[in-house]
Amino acid sequence: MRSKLVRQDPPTTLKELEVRAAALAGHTVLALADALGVEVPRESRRAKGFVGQLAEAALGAAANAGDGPDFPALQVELKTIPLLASGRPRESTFCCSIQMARSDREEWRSSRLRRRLQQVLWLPVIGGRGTAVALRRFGRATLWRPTPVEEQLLCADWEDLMGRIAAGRVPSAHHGVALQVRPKAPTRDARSLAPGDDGPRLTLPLGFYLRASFTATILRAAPTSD
DNA sequence: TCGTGATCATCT
DNA sequence: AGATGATCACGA
Repeated sequence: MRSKLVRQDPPTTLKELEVRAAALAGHTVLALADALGVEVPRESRRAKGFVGQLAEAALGAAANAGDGPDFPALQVELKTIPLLASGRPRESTFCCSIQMARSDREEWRSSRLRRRLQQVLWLPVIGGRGTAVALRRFGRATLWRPTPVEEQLLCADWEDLMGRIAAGRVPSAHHGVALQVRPKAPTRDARSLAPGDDGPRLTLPLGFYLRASFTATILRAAPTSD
């Protein structure tokens, strides 16, 4: 008889959310999984996204947020971020999928990406690939809102990248300073509709990711790094 | 199928 | 080692 994942009630204030997140610091993924009544996947390959979903349940994120913030009442997005012991992000951070077909009609101000990055609660998960997922530990969470300079940087990248997509010139992961565009699909064979030289054409679905160099800067500037 | 949650596997 | 392209799990 396998137990079921226990999801907390949503926090009603930002303070409450921050207090809950702070309480996770120092604890292992295994400890939290035990508390919520779930097993940690044995193979790390099959644990992609597991810690993020565990943290969502623990903090009371909306179960079916879909294309919306994890905490709708607070307008906050939760993101776990894998860190090396040195404090460096191990990976880029997935932000959202790209609506390829309407890339030529979107604007930064009303974009999905900007909406999702308005307010982010970063929850570090410390441990390299040599550390079993279960034994990685949560760090100190930090609430982030883009500074005007950061937002300008994101906006410039977004316009460049979306512009290329709209022009039928799909950018590779080499483009972008803070942002990058990478595949976001079940397999390399997946296809979605996007603008092309001669009308709509099928291309690999893409997503926006924040470069590790950018998130490193964010976390370094955070007031919680002690 | 598309969205979320991300990390894996491999190349440079 | 760091970055890029590919992949895994799950829900509506």
